[in-house]
Amino acid sequence: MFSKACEYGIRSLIYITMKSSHNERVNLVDISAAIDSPTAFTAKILQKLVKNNIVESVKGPHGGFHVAKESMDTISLSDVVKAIDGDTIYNGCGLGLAECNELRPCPLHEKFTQVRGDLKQMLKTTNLRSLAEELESGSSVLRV
Amino acid sequence: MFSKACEYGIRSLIYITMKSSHNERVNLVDISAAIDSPTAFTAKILQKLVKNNIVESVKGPHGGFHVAKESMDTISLSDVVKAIDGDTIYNGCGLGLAECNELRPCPLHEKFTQVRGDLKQMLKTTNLRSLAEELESGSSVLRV
DNA sequence: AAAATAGCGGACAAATTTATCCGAATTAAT
DNA sequence: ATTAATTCGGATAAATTTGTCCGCTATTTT
Repeated sequence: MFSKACEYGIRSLIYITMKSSHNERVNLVDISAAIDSPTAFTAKILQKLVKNNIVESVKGPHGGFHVAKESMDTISLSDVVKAIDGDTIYNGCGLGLAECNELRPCPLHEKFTQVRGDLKQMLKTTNLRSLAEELESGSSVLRV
Repeated sequence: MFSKACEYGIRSLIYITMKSSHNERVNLVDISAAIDSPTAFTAKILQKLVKNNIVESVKGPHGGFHVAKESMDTISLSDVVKAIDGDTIYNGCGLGLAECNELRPCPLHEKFTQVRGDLKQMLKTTNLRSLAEELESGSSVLRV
C-alpha cells in the first residue's frame, strides 16, 4: 500500500509526536531504534519531512527532532503520505492508465474511486496526536 | 496500490475476457497493443496467470489466450491480484510491522484494517465478466 | 577556542521491480 | 516434411526503491 519510506516516515512521526507531547526531543538513533528501521535511510525520510514543515529539527548536542504542539492536531496522515510518496495514491488510476476519469474511465474506475475515497477520508481524518496517544497508552506498538 | 505487473495483468484479463465472450482467442501482440503494455513483460505475467489456472493458452498458429466461460463469473479480481502480487496486500501491516494483529497492533491497525476490508470486499465481489461488459459496452477503456 | 554531538547532503551500493532478448517447444497450415 | 506462428522459459538489462557511507555544517558544552 505505502512505500517503505512512507511506513518508516509515519512510524517515526508517531514516535516523535509522543515524545514531543512530553516536550522531549529525540535524535535519529533513538528514533530508528524505537521503530526498528535502517538509521541512515530514516534520516533521509526525516529530512524530507523537515523540508515539508511536518517535523522540526535542531542540530548540535541535545538536538534532534520534534513536532510542534499545534501540528499534532493539524497534520494528518494524508499530509505525511503526500510529502513522502507524492499524490499518485490520490490521483492515479487503479489499473495504471495515464488518464482515467469520469469521461473516459477504466473498467474499474467507479469501484476503485469509491474505495480510495474511503482511504483518503481515513488518512485525512487521522492526525498525529490520536496515533501518538494510542502508542502512549500502551495499546499499540511501533516495532515487534 | 497494485504493482505494474498487476495492473497489466488485470487489463490483459479484461481484454481477453471480452474477446472470449465472443469465442475469440487473442495473442500476446494483440493484447499488449490493446492495453498499451510492454509486450515481453506482459508475456511473463500471462504465463503466471496460466499457471494459476486463471487464463488458458494455446500454442501455434491461431493460438493465443482465452478465458473459460465459467471462469468469467467465478474468477474475481481478488484471485488475480493474489496470483500476481501475492497476499501481502491482504495480510500486511499498514505501517510495515512484521507482526500486527488485534493483540499487538500498530497505532493505525484498526482504521487500516477497516479500509482494507472495503478493498478486499470490492476485489472479491468484482468478477471478470462485469469488467469485460463495461469495456464491451464502450463505457470504459483499457488504454488512452 | 576546541571538542563533541547532532542533522544535512551528495555519492554510492544493494535489492527489487520492470522490461528485453532469444532460443526452445508446440501446433497449424502448406 | 517444411515452414510459419505462437507460447514458454531462462538469461540479462534497465529503472526504481531501498539502504549505506562519509564529509560538511551548525550548535552546545567544556
